[in-house]
Amino acid sequence: MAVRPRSPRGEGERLRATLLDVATEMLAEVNDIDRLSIRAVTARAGVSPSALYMHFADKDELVDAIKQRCFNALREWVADAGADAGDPRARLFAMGKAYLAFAREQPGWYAVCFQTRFGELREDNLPPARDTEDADALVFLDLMDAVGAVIEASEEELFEISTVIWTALHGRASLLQAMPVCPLPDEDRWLARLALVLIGPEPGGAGGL
Amino acid sequence: MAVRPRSPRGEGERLRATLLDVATEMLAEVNDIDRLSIRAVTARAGVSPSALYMHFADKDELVDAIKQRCFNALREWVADAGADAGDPRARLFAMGKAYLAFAREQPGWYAVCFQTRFGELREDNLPPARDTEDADALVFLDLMDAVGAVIEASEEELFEISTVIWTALHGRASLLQAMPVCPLPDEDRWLARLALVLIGPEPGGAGGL
DNA sequence: TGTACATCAGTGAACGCGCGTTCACTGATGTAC
DNA sequence: TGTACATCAGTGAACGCGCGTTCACTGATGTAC
Repeated sequence: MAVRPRSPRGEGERLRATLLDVATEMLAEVNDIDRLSIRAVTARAGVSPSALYMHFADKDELVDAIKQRCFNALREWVADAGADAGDPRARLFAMGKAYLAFAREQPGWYAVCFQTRFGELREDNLPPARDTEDADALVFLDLMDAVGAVIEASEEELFEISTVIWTALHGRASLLQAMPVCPLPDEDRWLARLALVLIGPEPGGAGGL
Repeated sequence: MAVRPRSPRGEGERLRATLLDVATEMLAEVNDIDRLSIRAVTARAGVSPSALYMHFADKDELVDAIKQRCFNALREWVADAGADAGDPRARLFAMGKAYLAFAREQPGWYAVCFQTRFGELREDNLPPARDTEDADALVFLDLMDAVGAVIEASEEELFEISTVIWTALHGRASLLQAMPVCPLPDEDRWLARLALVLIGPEPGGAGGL
């Protein structure tokens, strides 16, 4: 790959951004974080492998940074889709479709969000705090807000219904990635079915079914 | 590891079974198929790495065989749980719980079923054929039967509802593995919520909520 | 019954590979005196 | 104004590692004549 000109003095942080750009771009090509090597990323950035260690302590730190980026991308993707919609119900629908579209069109990014495994289990079973900065919690809170705009329900009910929606969305997205052979009904029908049973029929309609 | 006595003449297939046993056992320990190497498996089996090639063309073939085993284990696990239950509704519940329990207690086996990626997308959106031998399809058909025993519905409705249940189950299982930090309501409440909205309230009860 | 041969279930050494990481270093640029 | 020095943004060679796979082989056992 092309050699990269050295950053001017005092702007060493530029390389960090470049490396993340390159890594994210490559992840969209290979679709699997395990196939991204430090050597491949630095090579494409036009820099020696060891240069990466000026900005990341090790590979884990790089992967964590990539993961943050991908979660933010997911959140924006869904939020953008929701912003265009008129009423709350259409908005929730649009967000659901956008969630599935993100997983379908950026499988590598989606996978890195949810495929890394085995952290600590949480003790409680409560919604995430409103002031969280965890990218994954923010995605969920956006969804919960969208559900809350559609139905009247207690905070607890809202939480539970939202988790069912989220797990179903993730389940569909993940199953289609994992085993594209597996038969699932058409996305719109499936979403309509999910919505119908979870948030009730559209006033004056059959919910699209 | 201990050296394995050579199989008697004509019983070379024994090693194949041994290798699969060992590989499945190790998968339950490391929980990630990518961390299972041919060298590690053959070492634990007490055999040289090259011996594996007498029974599997390459690593992919080994992984496929492991995957079949794990799907069958999942299916049995769920079926066994369902067999003990009395009425159809309790049976469906027990199967749902068993599905989640399998994913929780055998994360490596569960993951290998659903984590391998990027086959061909199916053209249609129809239920799997009744005479299929695909392990994944059989798991789904069992579920569909259990749902069918609970509610009156057309074959098409049954299919769609079952896919929502399956995607939700897989979504919950997968999210808990991928990000144990993520908050989900208690399993029983979540299942009850899922059942309530999908198959209607228990006759004469509040569905456990 | 003896013996040559084929088959079977493996072995063991070697291959080339790409990986993450370390470490001594370089050369340009800014700063202190 | 000149020069010694510190700092910064990297380089480049090397490390040890475990991996999947190949290939020529071995030694026990069965079979044909």
